[in-house]
Amino acid sequence: MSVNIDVTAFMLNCSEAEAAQPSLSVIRAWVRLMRAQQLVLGAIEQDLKAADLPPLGWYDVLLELSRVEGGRLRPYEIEERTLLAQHNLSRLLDRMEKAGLVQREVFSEDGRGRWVVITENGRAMQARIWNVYAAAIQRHLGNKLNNGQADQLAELLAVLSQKSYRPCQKSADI
Amino acid sequence: MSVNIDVTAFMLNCSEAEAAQPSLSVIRAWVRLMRAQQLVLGAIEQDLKAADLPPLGWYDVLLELSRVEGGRLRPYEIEERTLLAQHNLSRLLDRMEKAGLVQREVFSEDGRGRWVVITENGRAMQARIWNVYAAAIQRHLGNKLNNGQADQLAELLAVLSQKSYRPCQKSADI
DNA sequence: CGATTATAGATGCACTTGCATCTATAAGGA
DNA sequence: TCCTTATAGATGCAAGTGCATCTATAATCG
Repeated sequence: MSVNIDVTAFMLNCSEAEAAQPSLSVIRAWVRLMRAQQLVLGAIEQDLKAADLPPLGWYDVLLELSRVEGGRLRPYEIEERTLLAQHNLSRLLDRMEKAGLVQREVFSEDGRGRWVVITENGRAMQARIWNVYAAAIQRHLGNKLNNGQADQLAELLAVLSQKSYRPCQKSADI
Repeated sequence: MSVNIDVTAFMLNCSEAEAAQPSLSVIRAWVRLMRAQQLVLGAIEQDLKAADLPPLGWYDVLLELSRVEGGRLRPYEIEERTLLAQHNLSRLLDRMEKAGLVQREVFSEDGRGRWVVITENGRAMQARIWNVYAAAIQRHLGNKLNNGQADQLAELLAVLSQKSYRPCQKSADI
């Protein structure tokens, strides 16, 4: 998915007349966000695959588990920390369990819940992945940005992840 | 996929000893790039879905077609412009053709090739999507960044999309 | 020319994702 | 308590994706 944009267009949406047309600057930022993310992610995933390692999603789960005490979390906790959808995580855990990287255990305080526990193999895999992953990050980002630029970029991107306080709805004025 | 990172780790990869560990700044930038892109893309796709419109990939194709003279491109040209993989594009075109938004025609100069032509319905759809898409961009980015910030962000992201001249290989010094 | 190699695009298959739904357990309220 | 509602997690099915491969045509080179 690429995302170019026809900047010579118009708009009107979200109930009725509402937000203004995004500025050219904003549109350009969006397109480049998509492109850069896609390219860099693709490159990094390639590096992982080339090293016969599983995709990044696995790393996310392993990392979350490995960094908490006891190496165990409830699925919904992993969900929150990784932004993985519930049903996707459920099946990702299936695969990881089959691969021997995690184990599901009963959670006695709540019959609905489960523990997900990282195994020794899981910890080893987390470390193995990080070797390759770190190198890939350095190669595909670190070699292109100095620390000042990276900080600046992180700063700007952080703004985008914040919840907006301008939701899409008729303005509350009556 | 979320992408957190254990910053207290080490590395070594890409043939032999090579790139240094990415700096904390770089790692943070990467994590935020992933997060921001995922959140904003997800939000925008939600808006499209809520308006009963197809996903962004369709828009990319429609836009590329609608902006060239004659409204026709070869599949490989669309591929280049959108970063869609060949086999994915092939099947996306199947769906779009079935939906009456594009049509495939023979390309007489080269028996292997095909034309992809946008239909009137396709053009109408492109415009309809843009209505919603533009509003979504404004909502999820424009409301959070001023133009100066957007320009700055676009600038930094552009650097990431450039081909690196530090490929992963033993340095060429002998 | 004929054989090899390259390119455009399609397709079979396995895997992943999204969506809705389902089961089981827990919590809250009459 | 019983009944309703909410939450944790799993799962069936449809759709999308990656990967390898296939077909057809074109280009290149002996």
